Amino acid sequence: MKTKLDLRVSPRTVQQEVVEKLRAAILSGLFQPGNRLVESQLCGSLGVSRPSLREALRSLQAERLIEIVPNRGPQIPVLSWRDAEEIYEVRELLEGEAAARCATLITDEDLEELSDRLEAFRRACRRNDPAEQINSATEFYAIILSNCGNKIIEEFEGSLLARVNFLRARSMSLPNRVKNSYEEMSTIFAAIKSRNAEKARKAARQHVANARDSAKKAFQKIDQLPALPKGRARRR
Amino acid sequence: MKTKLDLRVSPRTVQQEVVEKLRAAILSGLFQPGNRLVESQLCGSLGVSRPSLREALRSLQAERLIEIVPNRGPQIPVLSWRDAEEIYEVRELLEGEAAARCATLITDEDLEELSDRLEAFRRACRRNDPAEQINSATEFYAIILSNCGNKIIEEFEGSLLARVNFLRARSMSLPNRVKNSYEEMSTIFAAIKSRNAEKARKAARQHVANARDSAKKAFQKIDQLPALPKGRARRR
DNA sequence: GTGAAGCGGATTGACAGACAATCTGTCAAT
DNA sequence: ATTGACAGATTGTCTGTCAATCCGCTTCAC
Repeated sequence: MKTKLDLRVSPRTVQQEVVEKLRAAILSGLFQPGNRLVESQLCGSLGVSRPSLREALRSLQAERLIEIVPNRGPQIPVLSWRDAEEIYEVRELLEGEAAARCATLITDEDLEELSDRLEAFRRACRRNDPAEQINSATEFYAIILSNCGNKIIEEFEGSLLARVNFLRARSMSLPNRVKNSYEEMSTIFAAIKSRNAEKARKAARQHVANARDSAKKAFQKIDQLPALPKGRARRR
Repeated sequence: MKTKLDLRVSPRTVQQEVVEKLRAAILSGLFQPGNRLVESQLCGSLGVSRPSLREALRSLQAERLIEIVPNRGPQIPVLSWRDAEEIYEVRELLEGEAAARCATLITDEDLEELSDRLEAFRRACRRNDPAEQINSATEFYAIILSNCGNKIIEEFEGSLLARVNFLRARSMSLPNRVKNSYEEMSTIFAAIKSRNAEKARKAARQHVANARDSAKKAFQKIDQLPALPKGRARRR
């Protein structure tokens, strides 16, 4: 990596720590969609004051990682399938673009890195290690995104991935999804390696489209579970 | 429009009001890039307490409308041209997609609405009314975005437009930009009206690309202004 | 004059405590 | 079963306080 040894000591504030810890907790699945986050409890478990916590919650709200209903408090959003589908549609656009740009921009060094991640993913598949699969796949994309030459794409993709993270783990456990995933990632890698931008775009788009189909199946499974018992349908 | 008489009374919290007021103030250009926002001053002028204000600032920070440097406080970001260019690149992608989808999805009713906005823009051009130009152009895009069938695109576009808003006004004042803008918007409209998705995409992309070129010229002008002196005010 | 060290005001980061407004669920009355 | 009322829980907001940090200015040494 060509990270230039950033000497800047950015002072870490409590608020930042809280945001990061909560974000990690949400991504890890510790909080499920629909769960409410009670301020006083979080203050206790994080060991911070309410103002600090509330500031952190506002950040996460703006990231769409939580919803805050006035007088009701923060909770993990419950996505409809259409919500999730729209996210996959935009991911298809952005990841396609990122892969295309990456194909012309990536350094040989990072190409090597990319190859390593792909290999790590392959090993994780064979060992049937879901955590490591997600991990190495995430790093694989991260390298592509950081080499696409556009920080906005990187930023948006990060946001979208976070919002559908809970679906990724589930769809990876579908039969054949991991194997197909590996093949698709290989195709993307090959296209990037051969510096063929349009091929890379197409492969990346196809990959996201397949991921979306798997996510849909996973979603239907979840949706058939008994509906959350708390509270009646709040409409109107 | 088919607004279905939404009875919901959304309770407006102080925090939300502050976010909206500050956002409007930033978009209006009241605060310039580089300006620092001093908490105590804002508290005074908005009439709210510091915690409420700080929560609002965290929201705006997550939207990238302001930056908050630890121990230094919030300020309006200063974009490099490359920063702005990356925004235009993504806008090109997203607006192209939005226009394409809109071409197949828009209702005849909203198509009429779109036509009205275009006409309003034309009148604003002839009257040489910059405020009304920006206004009607914004509404024109808003209709396309709200008819693209994807809330994420709408959300992201809103975010991007806000970040380069300060450039839009300036590039509109460039010679011929308004006239060209009108022609490009007409082309987009014609493509949408004829339900030709790919033509609409191409026209929208070209429009953003031209806007980017104008913004670049406007940017260079700004950049040639004397840099804000850091601690120059010396007298005694 | 130049550079280093040090000082003080301004500003932010963080916390505690308090109180009102609102929501939620329960239970009695109709 | 619907309505109304009440109690507890939770959030929205404010005030006040204190420490940490930054910035510009002054002073001092060379």
